[in-house]
Amino acid sequence: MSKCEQCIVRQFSSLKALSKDELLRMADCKTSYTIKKGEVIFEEGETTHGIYCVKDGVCKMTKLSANGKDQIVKLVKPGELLGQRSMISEEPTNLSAVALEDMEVCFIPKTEIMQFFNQNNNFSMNVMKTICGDLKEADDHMVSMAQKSVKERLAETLIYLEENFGKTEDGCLKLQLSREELAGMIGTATESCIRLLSELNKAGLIELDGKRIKITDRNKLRRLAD
Amino acid sequence: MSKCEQCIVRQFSSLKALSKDELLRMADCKTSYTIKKGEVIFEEGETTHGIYCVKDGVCKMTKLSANGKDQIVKLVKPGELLGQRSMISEEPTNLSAVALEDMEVCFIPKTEIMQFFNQNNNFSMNVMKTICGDLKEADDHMVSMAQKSVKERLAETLIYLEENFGKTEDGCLKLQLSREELAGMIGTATESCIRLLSELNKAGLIELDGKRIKITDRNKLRRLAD
DNA sequence: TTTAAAGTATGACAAATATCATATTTTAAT
DNA sequence: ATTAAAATATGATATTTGTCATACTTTAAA
Repeated sequence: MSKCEQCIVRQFSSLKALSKDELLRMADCKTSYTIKKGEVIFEEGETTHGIYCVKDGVCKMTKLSANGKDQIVKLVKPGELLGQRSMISEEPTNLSAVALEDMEVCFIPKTEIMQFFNQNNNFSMNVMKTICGDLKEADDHMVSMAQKSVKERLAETLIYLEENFGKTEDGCLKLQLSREELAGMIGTATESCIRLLSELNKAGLIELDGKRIKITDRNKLRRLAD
Repeated sequence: MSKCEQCIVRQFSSLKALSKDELLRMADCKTSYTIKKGEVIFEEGETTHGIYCVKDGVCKMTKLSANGKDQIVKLVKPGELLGQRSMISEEPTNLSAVALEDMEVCFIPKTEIMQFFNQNNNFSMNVMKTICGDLKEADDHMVSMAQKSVKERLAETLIYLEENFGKTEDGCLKLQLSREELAGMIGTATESCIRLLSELNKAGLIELDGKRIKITDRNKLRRLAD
């Protein structure tokens, strides 16, 4: 069992407010998991009894829509916490979490987190701020979905992916999503997504090499995204 | 200055967790406002220094999109709190709040709320749960925007308006929105919204009488909304 | 290594939605 | 009560997006 005290990703989440003592206690009751790419961490409708701290790897949070398509609501990266919302609301999750890469996560049981809430006001405020940030993003995202065209949303998403998940040495997006997943992020049909990628490619804003995507004219792409 | 202790709407918000003492303190430092229909409570980008408790009347939370249209992100009714997110995040608001009816609201300064956070864990948990609820709604709403057709969203919205804001004795939606506002809720052009309302009218699912809308076949409408 | 399956790409077409024009009705100001 | 402005309604048309068909390419399993 590894020590939470020495875990780097802790610095990036609400957990940074925990004291040495609290970290020791947490290390004692946490469970570490390795999750393979494509595996499910939890599924829409499940009741979670704690939260997951993402140590390594990226996962997608999805919701199955009435027409059978998976909408990707959010991507979660190392340092972030998973499942806070449903734990706090004491409701089943409204989203599924699926690994996009091999992952390492730690599960911290609800009882423990609740004790932190009671003892450590700093921690509570951090969690609250994180959720408020998520809410702001969700609202903004909603407005994009409602008011922007598919092409604008695609441009926006490509820039988001580069800014938040970086690029390889040769300038391609580090996080490789399938066309279907990319379509699921921008909320469109897979074919439409593919077609618009081709269009951006022909217009010289991006370059395509199989699954690999490289942004070649960031300014034009950003202007397109509004 | 009216007493918070005796205010009925308190029961419906996080404020229900406050003690008699805390309520007395709050009554002392709060400011009551009367806001006329159409007036702005706060505007996107403003920094708020507290939260508003809605005592009477409904308001819309909107965000101006890049194409110049106002998207209605959320409606807020009596008993709910306004501006919590931005106060907690310590960021300017991302949404404007505009009265849809004459309103009565009380402003409670941030310093006071922060004391409650520190003293009263129950209150903190209530606020957290409220924000988590908002987050869930925002996610669900986002998926609707991304995956449903305009007609489905219109049907969904009409049902939402009836369920959450009630109907008059003659069965019409109590909350009267302009076509433009309704379009702003479902994220479409005003003309498209009007056209689809006519279509639902002709199909016998609703009845139109000027601004007044009456749902006549709830089941069909609900099936349409998915 | 071969082969089936999955993923990517593109055309043809249909459906949904936006935009522009214009008429009608309602609302509010004088 | 009259009138201008705003809101509602509807047609014509353009644009966007989805769907279905099919071909090509990559991936992974046998």
